[in-house]
Amino acid sequence: MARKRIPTTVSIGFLAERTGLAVSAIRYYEQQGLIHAERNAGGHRRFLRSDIRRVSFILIAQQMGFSLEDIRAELDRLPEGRTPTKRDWERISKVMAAALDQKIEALTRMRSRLTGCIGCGCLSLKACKLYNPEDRAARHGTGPRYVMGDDPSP
Amino acid sequence: MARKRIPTTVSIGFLAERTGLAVSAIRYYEQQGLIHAERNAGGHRRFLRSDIRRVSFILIAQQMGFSLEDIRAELDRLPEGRTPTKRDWERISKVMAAALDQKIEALTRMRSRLTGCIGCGCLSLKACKLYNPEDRAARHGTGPRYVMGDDPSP
DNA sequence: CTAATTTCTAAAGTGGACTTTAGATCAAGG
DNA sequence: CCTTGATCTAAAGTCCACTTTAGAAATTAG
Repeated sequence: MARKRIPTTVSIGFLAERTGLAVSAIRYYEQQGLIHAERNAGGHRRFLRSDIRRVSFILIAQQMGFSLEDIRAELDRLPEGRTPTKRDWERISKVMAAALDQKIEALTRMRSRLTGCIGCGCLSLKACKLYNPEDRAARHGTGPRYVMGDDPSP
Repeated sequence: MARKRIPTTVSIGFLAERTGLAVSAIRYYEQQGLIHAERNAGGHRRFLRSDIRRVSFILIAQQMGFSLEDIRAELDRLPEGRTPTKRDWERISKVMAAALDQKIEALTRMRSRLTGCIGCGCLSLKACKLYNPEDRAARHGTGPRYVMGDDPSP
C-alpha cells in the first residue's frame, strides 16, 4: 500500500496573503466556525491549501450579500470540513442565484417606483408607492433593521 | 396685513406614530442632524408637520441602501431646514435612481458571472471571474468593508 | 389635584464583522 | 546563538443605526 500522503499545510500568514484577508479576519473566521485549523507543535495554526478555496467561497458569498451566519450554515451542510466540490457548488450556487435574483428584483421594483415618482414628490405616507412598499409598519420592537434587498418576511 | 400663521407643531410621539419609527430613532436622527426640532417651554421637542415628510424621505432613501450619512449630506443641500419640494425631489430622485442603477448593475454582473460558473466550481483566485470581480486585492488597512452593491472604487 | 402617560437626558448596550492592543512565545535567517 | 519577524491569546475597541436603562420633569386624563 502507498503510504498516506500527509497534506501540505499553510500558515495563517500565507492564507491571508493568498486571499487578501487580514490575519485577524482569518482568526475571526476560525473562531466563528467558518474554517478549521490544526495546530503544530508550537501551537501555530496550520491550514489546508484547500482552505484558500474555502475562504474564497466565503468572500464571494459575502460579496453577494450573505452574512457569515448564512455562509456558515451553508458550509455546515458539507460533509466534515470538506471544501465545496463541483456538486456542492452546483447546489450552493443555485441557492445564491435565487437570493441574488430576489435582491435584484427588489431593487428593480424600487427603481420603477422611483421612476414613477420623479416629479411627483408627494412622499405621502398613505398614497406614495415608494413608501410602505411591502410592510414597513409591520416590524416593531428590538432587533436590527433589515437592509436593502433582504426580504424581511421569511 | 394678515397675521403670521404660527405653524402647527407636533410632538415626538406623534411623529413617531405617523412614520412608524420608534421615538428613540427620531431622537437619534435629530442628534445626527437629519431633522431639527424646536423646544417648548417644558423642554419637549416640537416638530413641524412637514417633518413627517422629511422623515419619510429618510426612510425611503434608507430602503434604497443609503446610509444616514449619505442622506444627511443630501438633505444638507436643501436651504435651511427645508423639506424637499418638487424641484428638490426631482434632483434627489435622479441621484437615487442613478445609485440604484449602479447597485442593480453590480448585482446583475455578479449574477451572470454566477450563471457562468454553475457547474464549474473552480473558485480559482486567479481564474474565476466570480472572485476578484474588480479589485478586491486593492483594499488594505483599517476601515469598514464595502457592502454588496457599493462600488468600492470612488 | 392626582395619577397615568409622555418626554427628557446621558450613558451604556446590541449586533455584525472585524481590528487593535499588549505581552508572550515560536520560527527562521545570518 | 541571537535577533528579527510571525504567531499566539484574551480582551477591548470600532462603526453604524439604533435601543435600553434609569431617574427626573412635563403633560394630559379623569
